[in-house]
Amino acid sequence: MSLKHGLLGLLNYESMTGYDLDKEFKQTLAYFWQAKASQIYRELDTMEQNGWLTSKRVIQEEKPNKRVYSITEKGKQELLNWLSAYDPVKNSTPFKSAFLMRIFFGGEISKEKTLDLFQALREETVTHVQEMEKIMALFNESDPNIISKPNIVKYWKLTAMSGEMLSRTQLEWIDKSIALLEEYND
Amino acid sequence: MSLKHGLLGLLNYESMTGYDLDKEFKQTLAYFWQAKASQIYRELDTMEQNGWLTSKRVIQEEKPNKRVYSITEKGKQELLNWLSAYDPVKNSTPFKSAFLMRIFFGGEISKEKTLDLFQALREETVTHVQEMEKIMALFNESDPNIISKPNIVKYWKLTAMSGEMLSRTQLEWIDKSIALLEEYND
DNA sequence: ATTTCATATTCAACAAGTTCAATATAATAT
DNA sequence: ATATTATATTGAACTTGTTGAATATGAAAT
Repeated sequence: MSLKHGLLGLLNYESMTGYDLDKEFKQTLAYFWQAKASQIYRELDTMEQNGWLTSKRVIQEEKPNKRVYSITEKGKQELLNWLSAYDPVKNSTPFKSAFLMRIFFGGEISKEKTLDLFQALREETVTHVQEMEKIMALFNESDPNIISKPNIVKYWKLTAMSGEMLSRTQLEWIDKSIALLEEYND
Repeated sequence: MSLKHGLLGLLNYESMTGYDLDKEFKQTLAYFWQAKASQIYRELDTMEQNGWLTSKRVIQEEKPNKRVYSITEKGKQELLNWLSAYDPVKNSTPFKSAFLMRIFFGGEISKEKTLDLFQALREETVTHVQEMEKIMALFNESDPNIISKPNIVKYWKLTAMSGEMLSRTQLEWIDKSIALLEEYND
């Protein structure tokens, strides 16, 4: 359900095409939500049918024609309701990790193979920490890409802080795990 | 893809029914993977068709009859391949959070409403930290429910450690965010 | 000249996951 | 007596998300 509301949130800042929304998602929301372009276009279609959006075809000469989506009053209401109506049971996103699943059953393969998995994740996590730093830097720029209301950017920074803290903890866990595994004499 | 491998992993410890697997998931793997009973039964069916499992109907008198699943040689091979073949790009589970999505767009609602969201998440997170402690306690028991090979339990503890560390960090982030929000004068 | 990149969207098949209800038995608790 | 809990499974409709290809245009780079 959140992809729809993420799109509503961005379109509430300003009208955009599916292509723009795809880019915005990759730039700013990618840390906590991802979607393929094909899914975004499909959702936009559904949302327009719901009356949350209207769209206009814009003819371009130097580039392919495009369809610009705008949020409606109904869409704004939907967004505001969703933003404040948090139900822990119904609305939380379940945490899933195929990596932890592999580690859970790590006793079935050699210690060396498990260490290889941890090393691969470590590299990925280091990259992720750097990406979070980039996002934080983007939010700290004086003139951010979408809009520059300082009040709005404050909230963006809270989410980036979550990403930074969690990825740093993830790295700590990896290093502790590697150290513990190396101690084991199996 | 991981639900199938989680089921394989548990059936590799011992043969079980779908009902047992559902309970095991809730007890031990729930922190990093969740599945509805109906999905588990459907996956078991598919896995049997793949030749990863065999099943036997067991007639009971005091309880309803049941179907006990056992892992095959082919299933064991599939499990071992999956456990060591980690591809960061293809096999990592994307992190998604509807909560962070709400906070990202928090500038659209009042500070008070956002603080309410944080308080609700705080309570949930405190419960989650306690649940992780319970899981760790279960793994520390001398005679765990499924199997008591010490080598296996070591890996279980690594995953529980991840849960403990991440949920503690989550709590830290919530408290920092609440403090920051209360400072804001908007 | 040709490839690659950026723009811009659509579609179809598939896989994964949720919701919810239905069915059935027996023990236990109020 | 009645309700609840635990055992045990099935099925259908629906939503969500992935994969991958197809189409089209123009600019920039090699």
